[in-house]
Amino acid sequence: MAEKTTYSISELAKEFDVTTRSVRFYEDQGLLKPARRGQTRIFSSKDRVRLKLILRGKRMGFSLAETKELFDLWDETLTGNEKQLLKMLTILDNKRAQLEQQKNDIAQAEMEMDTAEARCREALADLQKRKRQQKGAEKEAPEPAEQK
Amino acid sequence: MAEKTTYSISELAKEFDVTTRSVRFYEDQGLLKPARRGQTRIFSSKDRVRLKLILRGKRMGFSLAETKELFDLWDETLTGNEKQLLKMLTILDNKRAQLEQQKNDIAQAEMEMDTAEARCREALADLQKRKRQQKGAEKEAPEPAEQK
DNA sequence: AATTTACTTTACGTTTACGTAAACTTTATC
DNA sequence: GATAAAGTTTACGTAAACGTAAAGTAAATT
Repeated sequence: MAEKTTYSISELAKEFDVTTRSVRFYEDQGLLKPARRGQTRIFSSKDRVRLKLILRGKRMGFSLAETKELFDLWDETLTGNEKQLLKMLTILDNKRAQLEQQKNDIAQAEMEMDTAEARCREALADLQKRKRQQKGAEKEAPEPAEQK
Repeated sequence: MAEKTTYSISELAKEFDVTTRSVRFYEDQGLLKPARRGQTRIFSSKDRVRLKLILRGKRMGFSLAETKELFDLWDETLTGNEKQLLKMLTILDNKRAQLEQQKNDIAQAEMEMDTAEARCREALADLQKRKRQQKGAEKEAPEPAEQK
């Protein structure tokens, strides 16, 4: 038994660096379904996984609604009628296309950042050069008399 | 002269499949700065590039404010004082880290989609199998008499 | 001249993803 | 048993990114 199986709301919040408010909100929107002991929420490791997926989804630009759709779909898929399964397969295909697009976007962004960085470094080198040149000039004519 | 140099709002909107409302909103937020002929906006190819960047940013989960920050910073950088240049370099570094995170996220997502797809296909194969078995059974005992 | 078409500003409405405060209960600690 | 700590619900507030009229202008077409 290496894995902890239940978590409090603040444990999860701390682990993933979100507020408890957010966690409750995700439950409200049907993305998490913690058990209860009285009023208190008790999160399972499944909930934990889902929270992780929610946050990754957000980083990838997915809305909560989109993520919920996927969760729901996957749950339905597990009940396993043929139509659901086929639907899931096509949706997986679509998501894959989305990921491809994102990979392209990232690659583009990286290239542009490369050229941006290069330009920055060039500009910096230029500045350094001018500084050195000025220092040389100062030796020829020291103290270039301030303008009053 | 291969490149068109000016665009109307609806040309851009159509090309990038956004509403004119969005384009005006981006201007409002300081992300685009089209020239004017009287009241009418005239977009340059620089504006076009920026719009492309805005939309890519959105796909990558950047807010308009974040994108604007980058635009502004880059503009300042072009004026080229040393502090700005160094700041830009560190920001580029941060963005690179963000992209790395996103690449990880995407890789994870792809793996999970692989296993998801596998499970789907397994489940489907299972269903097919049962269908065949049922057909076989029908031959042994045809018309399994409906329950009234 | 009248109409259509594209564009404009102004402004209120909407959805998403929480923040924040208030008032209350439950659980742990001294 | 008082008090602090963590949890709860309810509810109003907010920023972002537009949607959606409403009402007007300007240019091109019939």
